[in-house]
Amino acid sequence: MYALVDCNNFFVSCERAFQPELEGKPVVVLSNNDGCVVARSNESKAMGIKMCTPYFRIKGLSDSGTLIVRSSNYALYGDLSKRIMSILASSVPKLEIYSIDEAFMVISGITENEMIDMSGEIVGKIRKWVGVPVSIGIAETKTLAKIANHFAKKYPGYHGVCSVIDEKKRDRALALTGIGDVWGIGWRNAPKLAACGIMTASDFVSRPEAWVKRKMGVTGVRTWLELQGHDCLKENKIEKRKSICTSRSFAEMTGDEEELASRVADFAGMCARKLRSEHTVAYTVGVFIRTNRFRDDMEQYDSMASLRLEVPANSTQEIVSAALSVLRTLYRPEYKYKKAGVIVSDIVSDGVVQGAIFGFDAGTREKEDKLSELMDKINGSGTNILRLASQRPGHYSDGVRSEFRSKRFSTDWNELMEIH
DNA sequence: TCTGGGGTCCTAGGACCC
DNA sequence: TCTGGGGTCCTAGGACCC
Repeated sequence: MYALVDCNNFFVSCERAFQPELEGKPVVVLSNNDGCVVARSNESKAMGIKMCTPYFRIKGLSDSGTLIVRSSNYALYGDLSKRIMSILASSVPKLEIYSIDEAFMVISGITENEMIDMSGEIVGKIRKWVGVPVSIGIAETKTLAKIANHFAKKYPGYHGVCSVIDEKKRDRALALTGIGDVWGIGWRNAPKLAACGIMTASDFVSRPEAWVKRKMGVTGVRTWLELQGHDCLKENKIEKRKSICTSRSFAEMTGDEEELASRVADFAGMCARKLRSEHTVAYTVGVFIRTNRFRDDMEQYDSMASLRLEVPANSTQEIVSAALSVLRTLYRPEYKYKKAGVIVSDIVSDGVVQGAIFGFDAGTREKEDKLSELMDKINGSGTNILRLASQRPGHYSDGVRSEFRSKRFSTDWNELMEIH
């Protein structure tokens, strides 16, 4: 059995946990740079505000006080997520964390009813201890658990827990689920399927496998099987991540190469820190820069290139210097850039790196490791007090708009005290 | 004027090999 | 002048997810 725990309107619920006055009001949370809507309360959904609506389209509602807007506050969301996940981890033998606000509990050896009871207790506990409402969907496969979760959220009668283990209930759920709401069927495939007369999950499973294969490839077949109770997504590799990306849009476009370089150096430095915190090193350092795709009146450019290191690295100096040399090959002075990013990939555990291969100086490496370690210690989380000359002072996210951010209530004592 | 960030997997096509 | 069949690896782009 899988039980999918999914936080309701997670970012909004985190804001409400420390600002109870937001309860019952229409609230949205914006993406980085205050770009567009990434989370909505039920009240703002009811107003017809869609996911990914750019802020400037709802600014009127915000200014008039009809809609409450918050910038995203990842320090807060990440911390509350950690608390929720630790409650879940202590409740079941096996937990697969899927995203910041979702996790699959993997359970065997108990009955469906016992599972439902246990889930109800977990919902209550998280609400009481963390202050965030969650819903739980129970089924034999992850795709079905998603559907069950959807019902648990949608109908208050379920009190946050819905199971579709029972075959009759499952069939009814499939008939009531629009094809576009099925996990794994994206917005591109949904209309294609609708054109073939497939409107619900139930219509989809009634098609033959060969037809699904032809229309949607192997991933479609997996979804088709999952909906019928065949567990195809069970492999839970708790591997290291395969790539790490740090990127930001800029509040202001820039055409200046040195400005761009200092930002790319920052992103590279952040990637290096993420690698070190996971005790991994990367072979490949990639950089991308792009213009503002919404400006039809301006020339567009979007380019990416990467460089493979002979010896995988995680020191700030090495990753930054690689990223900057890639940037030099990408940069074109005739454009104005809106976004840049660094992606490190071909990641391996740092234990496997041998010092002196390919004539690499082991002594140099050791010095760099020590320096990186020291930088991590001094810099703590996010700040850039000790940095390379090529990096900008301050935080790598500076120059990103965040006009409506709430306090870092649960992680920053100084910010919390400011409100008292 | 203002439009996010961070991931994974699959596929098609090119380069290269025998 | 003719120009197969089978394989691997890499990359770019598409699609999906949160």
